Amino acid sequence: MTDPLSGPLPGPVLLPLLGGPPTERRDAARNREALLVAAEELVDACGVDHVTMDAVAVRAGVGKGTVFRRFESREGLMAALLDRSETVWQAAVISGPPPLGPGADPMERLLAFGRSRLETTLRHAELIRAAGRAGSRSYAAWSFTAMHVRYLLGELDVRGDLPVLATALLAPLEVPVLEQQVRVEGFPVDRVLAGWEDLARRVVRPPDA
Amino acid sequence: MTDPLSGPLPGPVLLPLLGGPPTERRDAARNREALLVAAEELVDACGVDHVTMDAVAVRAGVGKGTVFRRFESREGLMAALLDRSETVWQAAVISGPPPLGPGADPMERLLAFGRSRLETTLRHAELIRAAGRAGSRSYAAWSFTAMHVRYLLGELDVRGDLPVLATALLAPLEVPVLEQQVRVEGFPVDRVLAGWEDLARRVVRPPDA
DNA sequence: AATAGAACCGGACCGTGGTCCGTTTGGGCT
DNA sequence: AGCCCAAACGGACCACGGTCCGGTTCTATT
Repeated sequence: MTDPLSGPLPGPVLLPLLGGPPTERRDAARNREALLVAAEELVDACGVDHVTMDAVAVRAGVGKGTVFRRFESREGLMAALLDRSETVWQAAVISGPPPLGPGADPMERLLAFGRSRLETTLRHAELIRAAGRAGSRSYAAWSFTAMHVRYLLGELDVRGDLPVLATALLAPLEVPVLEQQVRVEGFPVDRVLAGWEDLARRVVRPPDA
Repeated sequence: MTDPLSGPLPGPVLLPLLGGPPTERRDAARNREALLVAAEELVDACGVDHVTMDAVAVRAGVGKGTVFRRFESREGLMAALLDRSETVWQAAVISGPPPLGPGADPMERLLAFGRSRLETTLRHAELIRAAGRAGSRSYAAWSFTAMHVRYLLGELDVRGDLPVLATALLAPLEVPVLEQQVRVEGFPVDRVLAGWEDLARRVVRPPDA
């Protein structure tokens, strides 16, 4: 604990450098990280829905209560896990290379967005399902995608109720819909994607003047 | 039990009149019905997700094991409950009065379908959520709506991958999407509906010749 | 450095969904 | 009517998500 390397520092950094809730105690932060790591390991060892909260707690070396203190619920924990990848994906959209990131023309970006979102959703399907309406879905991730699509539609001079239209474009990329098509009906992913691109073009196409 | 009224009959009806699994024992049928009724009563007494399987069993006067034998799981029970209303709705679509039922022109039918589906989904949102992927969602109800929309799109001379396009039209009417817009974002139902109708028109509109 | 108090920790505890298996019941057959 | 077995029953039992509260550890203050 009295590590000579960190000793010279004037103790804890008092400055509330970046916002967030007042401060987080150091042990709390450590435990949060340990839990996240433990959960991640267990997830890709046993599969998402064979991971029990107890197991996560044990592997992280903390009590069960701690898990629930930090992440509210099982859904909350999964949502936290999800946020990690979601965040890097969002970064790619905001400032990554075209055509997903800025630089390409809006229609290209929209199509790239659809493809990327579809793949990402399918890859994390289990996790997303397990996260339920908590965390990511509840306004964090959803509202990001909605805003982005709405912006692109605006750039493309689409007329109409943009927020609602954007939602309509996002809806077919949700887990239950995708799984219905891919897992149950057995449609190839490419076919579903092509369908979505067709949809996008129909939505964007200007009204016959 | 030796009821004189049923006595005269030549015992049980041997003919496998209508298919289904071989036969269902009479007590089994009685219990199924009792459970359904009990569940229904409890649902609109306490609200869907305050209903426990134990409570249903007790109220129906059977053991818990029986509930699970008949309905697999909690989701299964809820799905069974859902199927009742879903069935009468399907009947309205197939053979009810226009514009929902046959008789009106396809575009009117499509718009009527959207409105009706949206209202129904919103009304049964809790139940649908509780039913999860079991029963109704898993192929029973979904495939019906998909087929219907696909048929209407065909009548409207829409070109493209009709099954996928139909799915895309259905997706914004799913519970999570609807709730996001109505409950979270606070959009009025009319606005969401108008947005869907706009979407439908954009999908149907023929490619600029 | 010592103190006070807030935040955190941990694991016993509870309710509910789901399983199991010994027992009962229904109904075709003789 | 009586027999027999498959099917159905029922409730004890288990696992897991979630809560609670007494004890511990950190941080701000003097």
